[in-house]
Amino acid sequence: MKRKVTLKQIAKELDVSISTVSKSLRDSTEISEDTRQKVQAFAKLYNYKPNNIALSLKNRKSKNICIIIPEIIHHFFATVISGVEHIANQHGYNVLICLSEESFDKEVINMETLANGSIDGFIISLSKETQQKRDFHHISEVINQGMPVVMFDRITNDILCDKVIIDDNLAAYNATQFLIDKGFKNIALLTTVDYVSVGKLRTNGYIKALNDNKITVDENMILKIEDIENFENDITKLLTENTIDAIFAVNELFAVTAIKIASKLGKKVPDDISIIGFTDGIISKFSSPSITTVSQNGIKMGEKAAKMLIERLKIEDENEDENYKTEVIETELVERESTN
Amino acid sequence: MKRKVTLKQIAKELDVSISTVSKSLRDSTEISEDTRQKVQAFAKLYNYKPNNIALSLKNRKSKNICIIIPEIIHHFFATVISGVEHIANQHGYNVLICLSEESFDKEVINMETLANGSIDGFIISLSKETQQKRDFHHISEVINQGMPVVMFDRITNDILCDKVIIDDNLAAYNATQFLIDKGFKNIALLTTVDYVSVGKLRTNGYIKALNDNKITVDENMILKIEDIENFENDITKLLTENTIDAIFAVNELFAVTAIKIASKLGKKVPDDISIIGFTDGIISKFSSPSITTVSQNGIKMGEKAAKMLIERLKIEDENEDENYKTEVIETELVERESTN
DNA sequence: ACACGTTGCGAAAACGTTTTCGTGTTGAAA
DNA sequence: TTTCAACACGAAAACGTTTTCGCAACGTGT
Repeated sequence: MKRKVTLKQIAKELDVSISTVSKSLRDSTEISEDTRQKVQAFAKLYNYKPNNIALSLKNRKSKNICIIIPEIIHHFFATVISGVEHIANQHGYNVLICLSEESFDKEVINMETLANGSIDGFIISLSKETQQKRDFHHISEVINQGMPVVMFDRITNDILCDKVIIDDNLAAYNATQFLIDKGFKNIALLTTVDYVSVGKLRTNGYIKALNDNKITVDENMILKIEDIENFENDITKLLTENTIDAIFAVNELFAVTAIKIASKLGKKVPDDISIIGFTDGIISKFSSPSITTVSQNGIKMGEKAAKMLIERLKIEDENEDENYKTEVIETELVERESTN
Repeated sequence: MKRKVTLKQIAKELDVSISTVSKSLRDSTEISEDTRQKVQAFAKLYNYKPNNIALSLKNRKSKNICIIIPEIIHHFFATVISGVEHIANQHGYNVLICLSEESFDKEVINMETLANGSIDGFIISLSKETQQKRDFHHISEVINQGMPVVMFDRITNDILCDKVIIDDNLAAYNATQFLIDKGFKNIALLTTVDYVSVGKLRTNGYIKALNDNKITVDENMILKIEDIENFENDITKLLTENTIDAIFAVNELFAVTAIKIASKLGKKVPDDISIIGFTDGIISKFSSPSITTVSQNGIKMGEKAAKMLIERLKIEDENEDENYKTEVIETELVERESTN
């Protein structure tokens, strides 16, 4: 077990100064051809690699970025990470992940512990709790310290920074319109509680589409689900107490559950009920019937967010002034078997 | 935009030495009550937090660990990360993720760039390419440098280190036996090519179960899938050219695809064909019919791997000698609708 | 022989900590 | 008044780099 070799050790062995070793390895013209080759050969032999931490301290940048997400087991977030990692790697950055588990406190702790030199910037999608509390001091704090932050998907307008989103409102509008165009008029909505930003926006899109088509919005047809663990009964009730010929669900889980419950109630999808979901993940693809869904390109979102962050880190060096952007990633309706 | 305050700045402001500031903040008895309170108040006011990088350099440990996995979009790996992150956080470690994307080169590069101080240890599941090449020099190298490595799931016996696995062989055996006990004799196997360690082991378990029950192993009933993108035709062929009353698939994807193809061919699951999968992920749960599967507890694996790594990092400080362990996480057969 | 430019290298500072050791000041004991 | 411990603090080294600056030694041109 040989410890990693340092400049100091090389210098000692070769009986030269640390400066000479460092310069030789960096091909400085100050050093004679002879010494340079000698040092380089020795360094190669002992497999010298500069210590990243020392470099970080000297350069005051870690070449690490951190992505904070609510849950990694959600396919969408996994794809975002994948996109972030891809771009980060291309630019020599490593990616730290932090899971807030939808908890405000974890989000705060994560940011505070990492904002002290460990990383150069954040990419974050807000936890539910944070969105509910509307407390973003931890974020504005790190921004104030000069650390760039890029928010994606679950964002807030209370903070000024770069953002990457989809047009949730429009995507929901289009999905609903798609159902209306098919001739459906009794369209139910399975959505989240309002404080989840994307849920709210998608709800708005649904309502606008109905309004634009002069279809009365029936509150009984809108189910706002709070308890993620236990909502089968609510859906069953919704499906039995209303005449419904189509459903728009704001995520995969709601969509697939609706399908299962409809089947149980003897209603066939898509023959009796058409269903559209949101987020084109594993479930939509492999469910039977497979689910028509609004595709939300996680990879692209991740890539874009990483690009924006890295760009920001670059111009920061050159001290240019801030000019925050919000990028909108296009969505796409992927038609599958759950609509006809 | 105020930069983070340092000990030096506090010292200057308060007209004391850096040492005094540091000691005051760490509640050293060397410092008078007066000075201590003065310093602490000032530090609090300016929200002083020690710089992690400087600490890392001083302590020669980063409090970061890295997990290298082939793909993050596989639900199983996402759950493992979740487990790792959970334990790591508890012990004050941050988690870096690296995706090898099943590429040997990416695996090597990731390890080499991070092994220079950035992290204290690795948790890794081998890429397919690495398993195929059987080239593990990058791993033995970091181990030689004194950096602990824990391998999980896709491991190799060529490297001595801590490992976390499931008993793939036994789990496959039990799954097959489960089908046999149901009275099925024509059991097909959907598996991977042999160089994927877990695929090979699961294949062996299947074969052993058949042998133990005096059922002849029919090579035509074993489909080794290499091309992950395009194997529907092979499965279709398998299902049409053989009499099959049950299928054991070594992962979710194969299982759900088999169900879809069987349905297309007019065979009902589970009435005509029973199917068991492997890895209890999203697909198995939400597929229709939901899939009976061997549950491979990713969270537990991740937690165990993280615990082993952190334990190793502790005893390393005390210079105890190595005594590598391989932990086996139990699996469980989760019965759902695809078998009867 | 003298001035001067070039070459090749080392010393030291800096990044931000922690910790060991040394030292001046105080008060009490003798 | 002298002696010595306790107290309170500062200087400096260390972690591993990079980079600026200074300085010898040498060769060249007068």
